[in-house]
Amino acid sequence: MLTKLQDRGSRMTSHRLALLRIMAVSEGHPNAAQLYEKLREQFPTISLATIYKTLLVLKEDGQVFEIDMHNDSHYDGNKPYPHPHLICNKCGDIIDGDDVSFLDAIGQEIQEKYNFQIAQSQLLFYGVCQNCQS
Amino acid sequence: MLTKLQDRGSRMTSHRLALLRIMAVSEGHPNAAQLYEKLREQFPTISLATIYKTLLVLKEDGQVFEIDMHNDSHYDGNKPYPHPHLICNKCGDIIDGDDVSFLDAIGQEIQEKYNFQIAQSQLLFYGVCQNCQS
DNA sequence: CTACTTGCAAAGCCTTTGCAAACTA
DNA sequence: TAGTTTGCAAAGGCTTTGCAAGTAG
Repeated sequence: MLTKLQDRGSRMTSHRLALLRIMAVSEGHPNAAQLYEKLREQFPTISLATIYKTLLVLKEDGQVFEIDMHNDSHYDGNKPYPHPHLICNKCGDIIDGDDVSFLDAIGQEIQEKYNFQIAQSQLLFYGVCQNCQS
Repeated sequence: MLTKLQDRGSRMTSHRLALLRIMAVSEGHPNAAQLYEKLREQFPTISLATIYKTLLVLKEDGQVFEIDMHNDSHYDGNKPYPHPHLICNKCGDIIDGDDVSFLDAIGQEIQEKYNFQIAQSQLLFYGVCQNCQS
C-alpha cells in the first residue's frame, strides 16, 4: 500500500493513511463531504480540497474505487473482488452486493468482441432497501 | 409513447418529440449540452433548462435512461433489454454492449437475498476503445 | 534540499429553481 | 379555460485550480 504510492512518486501522509483507515474500518461508502467531517475530528484544519486531491491520488493508485452517482460520488475501499452496489432511492444507503465473479467473464467477452481494453467496471442497482420498504 | 406521457399528466410537445427522435435516430449517448446544440437547430430559442426538465420527465416515464458519469450524465434512449455501456477513457465515446440477460438473474438473486426492490440497473465498463488503442 | 502536499479562496461546471409568458388538451 | 411547459436569469452544489506555506523522503 505504501510502496504502491511511492512507486508512483506519491507520498504517504497522515491524511492519506487516515482516509484509507476510515474506508477500511467503516465498511461504508462515504462521499467527499462525509470523509471531510470524519477527518476533521483528527485533523481540524483539513480542507475539502485536500480530500478531493487525496481521493484522486488513491483512485489512480487503485486503492479507492469511485462510485459515480448523480452529482454526488461516493467512494469504496478497493475490494479484491468485483461486486455490485445496491443504492436505495429513499435513504440513499449503499450496500455491497456479493462477489459477482462472472463480471470478469463478461469483461473477457467484451474485450474480445469489441476489442475494448477494460480498466474498471461498475455495476449498480437502484431501488428500495429492506429498511425503507416498511 | 404519447399515451404513456399523458397517463402521467404530462404533455407531448414538439420539443419532447424532437428530443426522443434525436435519441432514436442518432443511436448515440448525448449529454445535456449535446442535446441542446442539436435541438437548437430546430428550436433556436430552446434553453438548457428545458432540456433538463424534459429529460427529467422522460426519465420518470422510462423512455430515457440516464448514464451517471462523473459530473456529466449522458442519456440513452430506452432499450428493451438491459445492456452494459463501454466508456472510453480517452475519447469519451460510449458504446452499447450486448444484451446481458443474466443481469435479470442477478437482479432476482439480489431481490431475494437482500430483500432489495430493484428499480433500475447500470453496468459500466471503463477502458480504451478500439480506435484509441493504436 | 527538492519535490510533493496542504489549505485557503476563488473559480468552474453541471444542474436545478422561480416566475411570468406561451402553449397543449 | 385550466394546467402544463417554456425561457430567462439566478442560484445551488459538487469539484477543481492556483498559489504560497508546510512537510516527507
